[in-house]
Amino acid sequence: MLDIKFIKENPDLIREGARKKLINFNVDDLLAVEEKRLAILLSVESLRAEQNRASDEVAKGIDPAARELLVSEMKLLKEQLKIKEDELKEIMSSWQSLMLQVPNVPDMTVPDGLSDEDNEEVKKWGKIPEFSFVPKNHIDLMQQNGMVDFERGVKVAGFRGYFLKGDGALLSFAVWQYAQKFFLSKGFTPIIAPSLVRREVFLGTGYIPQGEEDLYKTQDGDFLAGTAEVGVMGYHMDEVLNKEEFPKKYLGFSPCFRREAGSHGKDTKGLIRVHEFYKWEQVILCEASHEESVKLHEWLNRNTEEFIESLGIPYHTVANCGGDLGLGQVKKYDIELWVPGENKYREISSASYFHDFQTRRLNIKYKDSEGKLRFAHSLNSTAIPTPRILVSIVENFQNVDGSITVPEALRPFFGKDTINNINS
RNA sequence: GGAUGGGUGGCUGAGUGGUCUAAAGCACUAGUCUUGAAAACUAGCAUACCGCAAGGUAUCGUGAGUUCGAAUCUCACCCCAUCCGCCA
Repeated sequence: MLDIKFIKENPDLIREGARKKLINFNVDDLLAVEEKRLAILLSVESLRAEQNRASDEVAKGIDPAARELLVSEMKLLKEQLKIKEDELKEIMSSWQSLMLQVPNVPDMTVPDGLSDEDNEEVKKWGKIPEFSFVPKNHIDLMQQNGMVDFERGVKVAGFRGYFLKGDGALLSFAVWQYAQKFFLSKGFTPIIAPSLVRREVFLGTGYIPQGEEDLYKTQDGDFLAGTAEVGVMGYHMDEVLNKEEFPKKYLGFSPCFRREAGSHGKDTKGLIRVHEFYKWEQVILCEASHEESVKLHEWLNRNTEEFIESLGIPYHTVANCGGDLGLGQVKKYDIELWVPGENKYREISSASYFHDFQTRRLNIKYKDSEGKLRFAHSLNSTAIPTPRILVSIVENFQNVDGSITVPEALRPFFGKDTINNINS
């Protein structure tokens, strides 16, 4: 949600932002509703003022005849007021629904484009491995090494179901533990966040109403979060934070659930796209400064790049184009890792900042140096998800015999140099 | 699932139909005093919207209702706490 004042002063920015993000939103509709809202508000308020004045008279004690006259006048006024209040209620409900749809303004540096195909590569790292043999995909590699069981996964969990087992399970734990150590050294507070979260928090983070169909919903009306960002952002909902603690940096861990409602037929095999996974997520709340948001956004993304570099996996980073940005995002970077089995880069991480889009909805404030309450800024970025990261690990480090060399950084946590269960 | 009690400003918390313009305390800000600090004292101190301003309006969990007038009464819903039951 944006500030209505900002919208009124900068309708062109909103218009241009919506165009860039390919979001169908007509700012003129909102401005017309706003104008009407203020006019009705004015008449409601003046009627109420009159009512309050009369009410004071009655309370002070006037002679019975005057009192009776006043009361009967107020009865009439009450009817007028009721009509105006109903008008106000009606206009407010369309106002609010429009306000929830206003897209945040993308940064100038966001490239134009329609879809993820138009994202702009801003960095490329690592040497794409050249195999002297035909490389296998992660499905074959992991099945052969007893790391995953898709058949039973589907039997138990349905479409996109999987079990990680043996070295697959152990490799996951190794990734989490290494990531924990790596990211905590950057000064984050680790936090294990709930995935089962109330509707309110999803509204606040901007996943609802627009993205509701991609969420699992419980019979109690709660939803399952697709990222720890939701729970961690909810942590400070309705709070006034101490700005001395800024930036507040959380490393959140949670199971993640996604219906993948719009992804039928995409990545139907393997571990790239699953309904249930786990993720370490970086979340930051900071003071309301564009420069600070930009600085921290770069930092967050760089953290994940460094982590990937430490594993030795080739990647590139893209600046997401306007059409690939969510409603609330100002700018986003995706990091994509090399997947030899598909001969292309696949997304592993996504780093975005929102200015006060989320905090305004979540009511997360702080007192600035002038003592004025302001909405904080928020940012988040994937630290590392499992099992998707396993795809790139096993495919990039596979050997001719189907064994997998464990990246050096993971060995202390995994306990072995090689995964080789092919003949066992 | 059953029972009971609650939801008031940054925090604690008083307030059962009209000077509520929401008490009081804490915290915070400024000042006095002090070498400096603390303490004490004095003053200030919720947010949003409309308005050039004077000022006006709203907000006591949310929504609806009763009333000339609602933090206060009624109804529905949401949330929290405690006890009982069940449970890793």
